[in-house]
Order: sequence, then C-alpha cells, then structure tokens
Amino acid sequence: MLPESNEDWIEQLLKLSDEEPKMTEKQTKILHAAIEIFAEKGYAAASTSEIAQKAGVAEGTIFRHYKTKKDLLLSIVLPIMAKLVAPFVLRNFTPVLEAKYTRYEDFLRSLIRNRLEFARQHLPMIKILMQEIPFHPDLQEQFKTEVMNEVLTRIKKVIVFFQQEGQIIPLPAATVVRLTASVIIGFLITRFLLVPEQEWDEEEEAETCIRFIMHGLATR
Amino acid sequence: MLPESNEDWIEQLLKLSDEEPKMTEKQTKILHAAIEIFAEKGYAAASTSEIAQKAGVAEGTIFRHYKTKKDLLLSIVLPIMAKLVAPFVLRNFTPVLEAKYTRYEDFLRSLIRNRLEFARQHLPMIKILMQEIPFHPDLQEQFKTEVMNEVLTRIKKVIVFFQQEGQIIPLPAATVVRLTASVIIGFLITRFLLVPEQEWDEEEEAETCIRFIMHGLATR
Amino acid sequence: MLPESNEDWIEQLLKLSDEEPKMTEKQTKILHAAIEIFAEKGYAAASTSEIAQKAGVAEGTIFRHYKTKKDLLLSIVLPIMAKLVAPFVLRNFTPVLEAKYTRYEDFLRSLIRNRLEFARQHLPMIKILMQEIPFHPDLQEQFKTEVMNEVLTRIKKVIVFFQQEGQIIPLPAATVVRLTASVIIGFLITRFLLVPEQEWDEEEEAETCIRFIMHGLATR
Amino acid sequence: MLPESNEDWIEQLLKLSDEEPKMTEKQTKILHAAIEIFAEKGYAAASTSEIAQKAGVAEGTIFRHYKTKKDLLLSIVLPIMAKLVAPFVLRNFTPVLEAKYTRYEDFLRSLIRNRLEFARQHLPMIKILMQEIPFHPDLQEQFKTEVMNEVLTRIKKVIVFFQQEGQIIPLPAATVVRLTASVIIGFLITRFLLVPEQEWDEEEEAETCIRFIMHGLATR
DNA sequence: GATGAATGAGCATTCATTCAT
DNA sequence: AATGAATGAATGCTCATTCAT
Repeated sequence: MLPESNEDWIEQLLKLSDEEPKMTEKQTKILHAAIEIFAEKGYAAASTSEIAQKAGVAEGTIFRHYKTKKDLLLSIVLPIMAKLVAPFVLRNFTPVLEAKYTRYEDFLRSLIRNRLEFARQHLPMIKILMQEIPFHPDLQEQFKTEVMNEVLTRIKKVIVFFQQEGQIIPLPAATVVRLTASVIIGFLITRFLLVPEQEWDEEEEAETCIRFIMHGLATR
Repeated sequence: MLPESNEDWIEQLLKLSDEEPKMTEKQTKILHAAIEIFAEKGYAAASTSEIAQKAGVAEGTIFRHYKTKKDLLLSIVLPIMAKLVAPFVLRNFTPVLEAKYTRYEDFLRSLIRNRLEFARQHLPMIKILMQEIPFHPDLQEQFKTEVMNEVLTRIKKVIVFFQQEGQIIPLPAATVVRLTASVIIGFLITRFLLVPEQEWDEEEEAETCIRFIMHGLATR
Repeated sequence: MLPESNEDWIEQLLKLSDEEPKMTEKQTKILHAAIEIFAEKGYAAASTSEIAQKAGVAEGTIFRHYKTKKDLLLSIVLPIMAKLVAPFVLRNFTPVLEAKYTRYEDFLRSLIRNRLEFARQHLPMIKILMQEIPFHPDLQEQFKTEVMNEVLTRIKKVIVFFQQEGQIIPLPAATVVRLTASVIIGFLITRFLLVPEQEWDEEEEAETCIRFIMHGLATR
Repeated sequence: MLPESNEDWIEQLLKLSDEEPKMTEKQTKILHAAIEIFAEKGYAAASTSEIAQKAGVAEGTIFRHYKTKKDLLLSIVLPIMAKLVAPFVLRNFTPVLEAKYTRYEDFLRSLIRNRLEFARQHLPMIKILMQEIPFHPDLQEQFKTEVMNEVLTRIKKVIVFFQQEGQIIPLPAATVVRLTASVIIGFLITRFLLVPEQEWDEEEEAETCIRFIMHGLATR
C-alpha cells in the first residue's frame, strides 16, 4: 500500500486519467484497436484498414475522428506522456515530499509501487510511446521539455534535499537520478517486457531494488 | 585502456567483426545506407528506394544482394547481435574470468569499458536492433536463445563464483545480473541516446557506476 | 440607361429571376456557397462538405434540399441558362424588334448594355455554366436546343430583316451572328474575366464595338 | 497555303513541337490516354486509374514517369502553351513582319491559316488548357506572363506600325488586338467546338473574317 | 427540417519486388 | 553484376450519400 498521505496526488493522477469522456462508442473502439495494433506491430507497420477492421468500423470512420493516422498516434501517446510525468509535476510535489518523506527510501518505495501500477495499467501505451519517440521529432521535443526539464529539475531538488540531510552521497544530482532511475526502470522493463510470464514477488523485488539503491548511494 | 590480459577475446571479437569480406563495393554502400536510414526512420518506415538512392545504386541492385527487405534488416541485425554477445560466449569465458578477475569490480570495469567502445562503434546498428526486436518474432527468438540462455547462464556462473567468494551479497543470481545490467545499460543509454551532446568524463562516470554497484551488492 | 421602350422584356426577365421564392434561408445559403465554390474550383473539385461548411449548415442538409451534388449544380446552371436566353425567347421578340429598332446599331447597343448588366450580376454563375457545359451532355443538349435552335433562329430573322433593309451585308445569317457575337462576347470576356481589375469606360468601349461591327457589316 | 516567306518560323514552330523524343513507349501511351481523358471529363474528374487502363499500363507506371497527377497535366499543358505563343515570340517576329507584310490583311490571313492548322492538330490539348487555366493559379501566372506580356506587346507594335501607315484606325492598340482576336478566336471556337460536324469552307470563312475586320478597322 | 456520425467505394500515391536488357 | 522500367497490391485519406435521432 501507498502511505495514506500520498493519496492526494494519486487521486489527482486518476482524475487526469479518464480522458475525453465525450467520446462516442465507435471512437473508443477505434482507440482501443489502435493501441492494440500499434503496440503489436509498431505505428509505421500498422495500417488504418486493419485498425478499422479490428475496431469494427468503416475505414472512413477513423478519419472522421482523427484527421490523420499521426493524429491517432498522438491521441494515444500524448495523454500517456502526461500521465507519465503527472506524479512529479503536480504543483505540490516538492514541498509535500520534503515534509512527508523523511527518508529517501520511503520516497523510492512509494515511487516504485506507483510506477508498477502505472505500467501494469498502461503497458501497451507505454510500449508505443517508447517505440515511437525516436522517430517523431515532435514527440521528442515534448518529451524533452516535459520530462527532461520539468521532471528532472523537480527530482533534483528532492535529491539535493536528501543530500543535505546527509542521507545520500554527494554525487551530482543528475548522476543520482540516473542511477536510481536505471535500477527502477530496469526492474520495470524486466518485469513487464523481458520476463512478464514469470511469477514475480513484486514486494520482495521492490525491496531488493530499494536496498540496492540505498546501499549504493549511502554516505560512506 | 583495457587491461592487456583482456586482449585475447577482444581479438576474437574483432575477427568476427569484419563480416563478409567478399562483399562488393555496391553491397557495402547498400548496407551502410540501410543502416543509416533504418536507424533514422525505423525499418517499416524506410523505403528500399530511398536506401538505393542514398547508396547510389539502382533499386533492383538491392534485391540482387538481399532477397527481401527483411533480409537486408537481418544482415544488419544478426551480426550485431552476435557481436553483442560475443564477449560472453567465447568458449573460454568462465575459466578465464575466474582466473583473471579476482574481484567483481575488475570484471565490471572491463565490461563497461568494452561496452562503451562497442556502443560507440556500432550505435546505429544497436539502435536498429533495439527498435526492431519487439516486432520480429524471429529476432526475439534468436535473442532469447542466444542472450537470455547462453549469456545469462554464463554470467550467472560468474556471479555465483563471486558470491561464494563472499564478495557480493547472496541474492538470486538473476537479480544480481539485473541490477548490474540496469546500471550499466542505463549509463550507456544516457551517454549515447539521451544526452549524447554533453561532454562526458567516461572514466569518472564508469567508476561511479562501479562504486554504486559494488556498494549496492556488498555483503552487509 | 437602356431605352425605355426596352423595359417590357427586361421586366419579364426580372420576373423570371427571383427563382424559387419558397426557399428556406438555409437553402439560400447553400446555393450561394455552392456558386462561390463551384466558380472558384470547378464542380468536380468542389466538395459538398466544403460547401456545407461555407454555408454554415450540416453536411446532410445539402442532400435534404438537393438529391445529389449534380442536382445542386443544375439548380444553379439551368436558371442561369434560362436567363441567358430569356431576352431572345420572349414570345414578342421578333415583332417588337422589327417595329422598335429601325437600325441594327440600336439593336446592338441595347443588346450590349443588357448583357453587360447581366454579366455583372451573374458572373460566377456564368463562369460555372461555361466551365461545366463541356462535361455534361445533358447540359449540352439543353444548351443546343435552347440556345442554338431557339435563339439562333430568332436572331437570324432579325438579321435577315436588316439585310433586306439593306443595312447590312448579305452574308449568311449564321455568319453575321457569329461575327457580331464574337465581338460582343470577346468584349465581355475581356471586361470581366481577362482584365477585370482595369478601369473600363464601358460606354466608350461598347460604342467602339458597335462602330467596328457596323463598319464590318456595312454594305459595300 | 501559307506564303513561302513565312515558312521559316513555321519550321521553327515544328521544331519545337517534337517534345521529349526520349520518351518510352509506355510514357507516350500514358500521355495520349491522359490527353484524351482530360479533354473528355476534365482534369479533376479524370482518375489516374482510368488513364492507366486506357493507356494499357499499370497504375504505378504513371507515377514512375509523372510524380503527380498535376505533373501529368502540366506535361500536357505547358508545351501546348509554349506552342500557342511560339509564332509570336520567335525573336525575329516584329522585324520580319514589318518587312514582309505590307498590309494588315496579309498578316491576318497568315495568322488565321496558321491558327486553324494549330487548332486542328492540337484540339484536345487546347481544350484542356482552356478548361484548366481558371483553376490553376500557376498556369494563370505562366499564361499572363507569356501571353499577356510577351505576345501582346509584340503584337501591339505591329498594330502601331500599321496605324502609322494609315491602314487601320487609330484606336488604342489593345482595343484593336481585342477586336481582331475576338473575330478570329470566335471563328476557331465555332469551327472546332460549337459546330465541328458541319462542312466548313475554311478559305471562304477566313476571307469573310478578314474582310469584316479590315472594314471594321478601316480608317474612315 | 436539420443534424452529423457513419459508410464504403474510390482516389492519388507508394512500395517491395520482378525481369528483360 | 547491375540496371531501371514495370508491376499491382496496399496505403492513407476523401467523398457523396444515408439515416437514426
């Protein structure tokens, strides 16, 4: 479980998540079909006619709702990008953190659990996002601006805070972020992409990650 | 520099690397053009006519050397996959290791340096491999067999060896591999894909990674 | 100004012109939008959705009033064709003429002025008519029947009348009509299509046309 | 027959006319099919698949030779526009004229005969040119530049020359051109488009046109 | 009457692949 | 070995038209 005190921003995250409630039923079906097919064969190799078929609509119907195929991609990928950064960008992120988590370890625990849940719920969309970012400069731009700048600067503040507290080693904040993120993302990728079929004791593995990071970053 | 003692398998790696010495000049140009364009726009979005144009050959010439477009992809991606696993698969890998590296830390250092060099030399092909694996079951199969099975079992043996020596914590070998790989791959991705334009003190960053891993895995 | 004596058939023309007084406001807007867009891009290249948009109605509304796109075209083009021939077809045309215009020159003057006004008022519809006639056999048929037969035979009678009077040269009536029409239509096209932006002294140019025709047709 | 002295620029015109001798046989067939179909149904209403079918080639073949459908149109329409103005633009036009034709009437006779032949040979392409100019700003631009500017200024010089000789009435040159052109073009349109099926005594009609123009423009 | 979502045939264009030269 | 013209299936997208609301 996440600490109760954390619930407020999860709540906010969830609020963000029920996208476009005014979508017609056909539109929803198109979106779902597109997610499935884009995730399976990639954007470029997916054909709109296949999407239409899987969605059970006429091909023209896709283009009534999404001006172009690219538009359809963006309507999948932009919201997921927003949700990806949401937890870090909510305006009360830093103060809340500093007050709430007296230990880096608690911060990590909350983060991992939250991202595990996020990945479980949105796996296909995340796959699409990761696959397509390299080929779409506009997505890259958005990603760099929102993630690199917004998220990184906020997290770095948190890192510095814990460094000042003497909890973690005084490496450059960017390095600390990279090391931490590598371990967590490496876990998520292994869990959901590389070996998804295996039975995972997620609690146990999460704790192992945390301990590894904490010892790795401990002040000597 | 890599320690001299390591040179023998690097030598072997290099032997593997001058692939198909019997390639005509046009074929080489086709291959180079394909690598560039596949890396830039992805396999599915790349057109053979664009490749032909960039290679300065006629469209038909591509299909004289590579039966299909997929064939052209494989001729890029299979060799790079072979080279990716080469250092671990050379038949003398484990014994050599156990004798040579008395410390996990030295093993890591050698590994990181070697992979840095590998990534620097073959970045576009590695990009292509990573991008296309999810969409080609045959590549996945090959990857699982060669990397997951061959490489992992060998590395796990090394891990167990160092665990028995008491140098690293007695976690499941798979977990140790994952943690170690996450940090190293996370470094490589950040170095070459996320922030390639930045000036990197690779020696320094590599040592930071090593220290992080060593502390993270240290017996308590 | 047109000579008063001419007013009666102008009056009749005007009666014809307030077409379909029972049109709803939306229908009027559709018609206007269609005229504008057909004239601008041609019938085939105009899309009903663009017309709907410009008219400010829903796509379906067009088809409530006009069964097909072709229907919409006809509802523009047929009335303008009727008005085009109206002055010549009014049943009292010939007798009136013979009585009224004692000189061919007066007939021409009245004709030019009237057609100038007609072109000024209905330019876009005339453009559409001219553009589409070659591609619609039904329009051609209508045009040949109404214009070639009806109008030509009546005008020829007038010509013969003036030839018998010795005012104009005894060429075949068809030739006289062609020469006269060429000059007048050539003027109208230059005035409204080729060089519409120029300041035109229409009175002066009309008189020049008349003098040219009269000298050209004068009995030697 | 055209006066021998005129043969040199006709010769030049014909030289211009054997367009692109390096066309493959399929390309020729595509071009001919396109001319036929564009003339019959108009550019916008013609489909490339219909053209391909009539040409007896695969649809893709069209696009190997002409990047776009518009390209195909231009490859028909630009050469015909060039040929349309060729007789007037040949660099020796004015001097030759002034020396050769001592009477406006002879100039007209030569012009009419030449344009009759031109229309007879290239009727479908001329139809296409006339139909499409209103809808393609780039064609309009080209037309205005080449025809309006180049041709008109040259012809005006000729007109002024004959006016100074006292052969024709001192109206504005533009007006003289318009009157003359109206009569000739009116004849051509009637001959080839309105009543092509009729037996025409072209010599006789041409002389009638010339006499009409000469009397119309005679100094009083 | 008016709407606008839905349709599916049709469009221009691209593409991997073939083959005669 | 190399070419490049030719292919025809497939693609993303548009369009006139229908119909339930």
